[in-house]
Amino acid sequence: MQNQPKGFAEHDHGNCVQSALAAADDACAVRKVQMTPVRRRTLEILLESHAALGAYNVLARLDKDGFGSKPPVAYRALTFLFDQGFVHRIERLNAFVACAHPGASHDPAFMICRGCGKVAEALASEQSIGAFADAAGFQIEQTVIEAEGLCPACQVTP
Amino acid sequence: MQNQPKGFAEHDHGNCVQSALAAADDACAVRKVQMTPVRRRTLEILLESHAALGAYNVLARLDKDGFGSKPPVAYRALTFLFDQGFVHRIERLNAFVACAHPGASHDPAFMICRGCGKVAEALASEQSIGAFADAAGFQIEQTVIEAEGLCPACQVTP
DNA sequence: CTATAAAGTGTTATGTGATAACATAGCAAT
DNA sequence: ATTGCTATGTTATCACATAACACTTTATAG
Repeated sequence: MQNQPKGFAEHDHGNCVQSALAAADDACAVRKVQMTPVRRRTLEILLESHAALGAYNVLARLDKDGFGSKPPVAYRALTFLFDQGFVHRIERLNAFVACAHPGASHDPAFMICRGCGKVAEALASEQSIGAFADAAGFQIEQTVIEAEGLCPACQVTP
Repeated sequence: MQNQPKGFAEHDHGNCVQSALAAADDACAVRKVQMTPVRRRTLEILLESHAALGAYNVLARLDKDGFGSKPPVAYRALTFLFDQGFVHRIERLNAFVACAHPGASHDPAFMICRGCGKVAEALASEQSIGAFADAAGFQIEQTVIEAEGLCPACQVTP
């Protein structure tokens, strides 16, 4: 597809996290929305791993960090981040993952490794989903493309 | 895509239901698995609409028909039908829909109308999902392709 | 044709994911 | 200072899903 997903590849993760946080800060400033402590910490939690985390998992960490301990605390932060395009939702897992291409609007496609739980994001191609919808006269507003399987590392050590 | 999804189109629905039930009966006979009353009724319930139904929705109807009233009753029947390929799961909706191509093994792709709730099934093309996975060396085992939007009918009367 | 195993159905109880509704706190703009 | 907006936190509840156990039915070996 268009780009190389970096979820399964080695990379400078510290920089990866910092630059994503910075990009989110910038975008919030531009859009005049607030990147508050809970929201920023929530994004940071998701960025720390490339795996998808459930809302209650995120919540536990927020609680440990002194934020609220009840579900709406996590869900509201996640919803904000989702609306701003900083995180995606993985339907298959009922979980959330930090966006790998923050800022730009795009149609994500995910590869979910059932071995290590990591999730890599790629960009869905127009043709991926558009062709059959056109045939049916269906007007697409949002797409979910998720593939589950084994990442390169987990193929050698299952 | 390869075929014309019939979910949104007019068709002989009575025949559509009967032939799907018959196909399921046949497949069960061939595979030497049991198409029991609960299972058959569950499939029938899903076939009656082309919409996806949640497990508790199905359960309520089973209960009304004199079957059990507790969640496992519905989940077990749905799991059986899913394993046999007679129904698919729509991750986006946490719901189930009858398969439009029973018998044959295939990779489904769905169009979910947010207007009328109907779900049309098409066959996912190899290229839809394979391209970016190859690039990452990811080994796909299962795919989820779901598009949400408006069907032809709901585009004119929103 | 029984004895026994296997598969199916039903239950209670509980775990997991998500949201509605209400109260409080901080801050900006009259 | 008052009003209004945004954000945070709570309680309570809903929706989705499964583990574990009891009982019945069906299949099958002897």
